[in-house]
Amino acid sequence: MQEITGLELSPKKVEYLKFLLKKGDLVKTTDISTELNVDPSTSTKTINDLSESGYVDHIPYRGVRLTEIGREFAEFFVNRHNILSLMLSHYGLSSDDACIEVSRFEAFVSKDAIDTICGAMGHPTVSVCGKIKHSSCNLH
Amino acid sequence: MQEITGLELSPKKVEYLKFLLKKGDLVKTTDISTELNVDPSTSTKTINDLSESGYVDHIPYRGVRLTEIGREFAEFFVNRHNILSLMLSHYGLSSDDACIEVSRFEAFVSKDAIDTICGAMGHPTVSVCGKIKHSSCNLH
DNA sequence: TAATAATTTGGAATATATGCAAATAATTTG
DNA sequence: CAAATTATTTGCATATATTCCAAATTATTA
Repeated sequence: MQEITGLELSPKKVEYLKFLLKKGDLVKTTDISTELNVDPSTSTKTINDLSESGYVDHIPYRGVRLTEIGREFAEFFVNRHNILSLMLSHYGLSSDDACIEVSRFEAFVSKDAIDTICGAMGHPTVSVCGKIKHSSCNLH
Repeated sequence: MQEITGLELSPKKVEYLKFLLKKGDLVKTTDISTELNVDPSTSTKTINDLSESGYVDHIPYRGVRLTEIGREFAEFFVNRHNILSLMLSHYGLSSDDACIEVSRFEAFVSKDAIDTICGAMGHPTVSVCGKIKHSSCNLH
C-alpha cells in the first residue's frame, strides 16, 4: 500500500494517469496525445517524467502501462473526480458542469479531504461521472 | 461592473488580492512578503504584475492599493473562499481543514459554479471562515 | 546630513507545460 | 525482404509562474 496524499501530481499528470487507467494495458503515447490534445512529443516527455517517478513503465516505440503504484494512484484520482463531481451536483451543478469544474481543481484536493467527504456522503457507489470504488478510502 | 469568470488569476495572485482587501488602503510590499512568506523582492514583482493587469496601484517605495476592479475581484475571491469552505464543512471537514483545503484549489473554481452553489445553499451570510456578501452573486 | 532600514531591480533558477523539426524505430507495401 | 511510409522520440526553444540572492535605489531615523 502506498501513502497517497493526493497532492503528488500536477493536474496534467493526473489526467494522464486517469486516461491510462481507462484505456488499460499498453497504451500508445500517440493515443494519449490525441486524447489530451497535445503534440506527441509532449506526451512522450510527460510519460518519461511519470516513468522516472515510478507511475508508469514506458517501452519506447511500444507503449506505456501503469505500474502497480501508478494504478493505485489512478484509481484514487478517478474516485476523487467522481466524489467531487457528485458533491458539486448536490449543489445544483449539472453533471457536465460538475465534471468540467472538478477537472480544473481536483489535483489540489487531498486524499484526507476526499475520505472525509466520502464518509459524510455514506460512501456512495455511483456518481454523475461514473462509479465509485472504496478500496482506497481510509474511512470506509 | 466587471465580467468575472473567476479563472483570471493564479492561486498566488488571488492570495495577494485577498490580503490587500483585508489590510485595506495602502499596504507595504514588505507586509505582503511577511504575510505570504516570500522574499520582499518576490512580492514586489508579483505586485508589479498585478499593477500591469490593472488590479492594483503601486507607488514604488510607498505602497500598494487595490484599484476599483481589483477590489471587485478581491471581494469575489473572499466570497468564493467562504462559500467553498462552508460547502466542505457540510461534508465533515473542520473549519480549519476546510479553509486549508479550499485555499489550495479555490483559484480554479469558476464564478458560475460559485453562484450556483451559493444559490443552492440559500445565499448564506456566514461561513466558517468569515461573512459572505452577495453583491457580486449573479443568482441572488 | 550621515547612517540605517526598507524597497526595488537585475540576474538566475526551478517546475510545469508546450510545439517544431530532425532523428530514429516500427510497420506496411510492393 | 527491401523500400517507402508511418509512428515515436530527441533536441532544441519557448512561455508562464514562482522564487531568491545580491546590488542598487529610496526613504527614514538619528
